[in-house]
Amino acid sequence: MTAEARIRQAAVERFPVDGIEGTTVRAIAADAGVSPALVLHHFGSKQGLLDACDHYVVELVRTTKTRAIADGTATDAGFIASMYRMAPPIVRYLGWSLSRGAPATSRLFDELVQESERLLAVAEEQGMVRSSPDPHGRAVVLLTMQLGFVVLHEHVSRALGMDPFGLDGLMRITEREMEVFTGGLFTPEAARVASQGVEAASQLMRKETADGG
Amino acid sequence: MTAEARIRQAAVERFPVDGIEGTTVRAIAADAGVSPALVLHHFGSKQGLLDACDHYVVELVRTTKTRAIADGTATDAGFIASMYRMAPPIVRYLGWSLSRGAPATSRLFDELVQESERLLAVAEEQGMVRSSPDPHGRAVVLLTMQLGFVVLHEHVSRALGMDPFGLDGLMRITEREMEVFTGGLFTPEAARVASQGVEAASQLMRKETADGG
DNA sequence: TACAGTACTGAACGTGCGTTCAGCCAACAG
DNA sequence: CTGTTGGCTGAACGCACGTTCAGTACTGTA
Repeated sequence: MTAEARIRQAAVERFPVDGIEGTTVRAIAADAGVSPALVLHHFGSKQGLLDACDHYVVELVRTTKTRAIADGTATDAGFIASMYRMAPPIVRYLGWSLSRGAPATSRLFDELVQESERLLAVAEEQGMVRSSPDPHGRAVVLLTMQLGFVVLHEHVSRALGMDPFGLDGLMRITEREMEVFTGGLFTPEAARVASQGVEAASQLMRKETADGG
Repeated sequence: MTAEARIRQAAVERFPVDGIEGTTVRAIAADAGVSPALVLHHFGSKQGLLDACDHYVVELVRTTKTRAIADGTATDAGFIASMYRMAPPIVRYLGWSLSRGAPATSRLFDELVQESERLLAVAEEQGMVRSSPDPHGRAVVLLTMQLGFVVLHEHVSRALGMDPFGLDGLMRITEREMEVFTGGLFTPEAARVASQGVEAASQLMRKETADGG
């Protein structure tokens, strides 16, 4: 493993834990077993290193996802989990990067929305997925729900008492997802009540807005 | 508004944007219109200020949620949205705090899981929500999905081209949620195929694990 | 041999940080 | 009036940061 790769790996592991300013060039250099000066020799500046990490992780996710789709093994949760099993720091970095809205990661998010929408459309044609009056909105909502687990996996882990990317945790989460996504969470009766509730809330908000609140 | 409150407000707005180390005591003091020394006079240290912000925001969310439940207006998305309308920086701070796993916020997460589970149980008794073989797991999954929007709202906003906490954005998201939570996303046929897929994937992973991967 | 290029280091520079501290000023008690 | 308290400040301290730069060691080329 080259010194450059070691530096990048150390940075990918440190940035999500200590934050940008909290991560020092000296600490990364120490982790990689090189001098601080070499970090700047290879990446120009600390900002350059951060950009390199963003692009490295995004590219890795992109190619892994593309390959998974080609293989036909890209069934959502399983994809992230396989990434996690390959390299936990990458998934941690992805969640961190997503939550700070880094440009490269934001672009990735938008691509994943497109891809989800496309895959949902294909599945719809095959009769696997129901049709929606707002396919784009549905894709955004589903992707956000999915990536929520990436960002919040630490909390899920604690609340479930098991690793959400491990075998048992993944099974459990997927089963619950299938449960609410197939049978549905709400009974048909609740759906009527809930839509009335949404309508009432919306009118309340509209009124507040009109009042200048 | 007291100087202490102005300082805390400035900190709540700055921390999620610039990060912990990226936010300087001097910048907060400037925002609040006071001297850097006063910040430390009131909060002891920068860490003390951060802790105070965590507790302030968590307490605010807690009491707002409790009040909303008492009022019976606590229907999920609407609650977060009303918080956002009250104070966008609080919601932004909450998402940031959640993503960094701050102790106070982690405790809040666990409380919200308990509360969700309880509310779901009540709704189940009323025939509004279907029963689940794993109520706790379901509560965790649903809460994570919900809070995913808090953490990732910037991306949702960009992908949807509208403010997810605004009136129209909220309606659109809620409708899509209702859609997948009521009718279900998958057709019954897909559910069979998917559960087979999960089983196959799990066996693949089990094999990998056995192989020492 | 000499030369060029690349990976890499140690020491140093200047900056901006969190924090300290002596003291100022207004409010209030005796 | 004097004394005390508490909100508040300006100046300063020491430290750790990102970055620079001259220089070393090694490798390949002629």
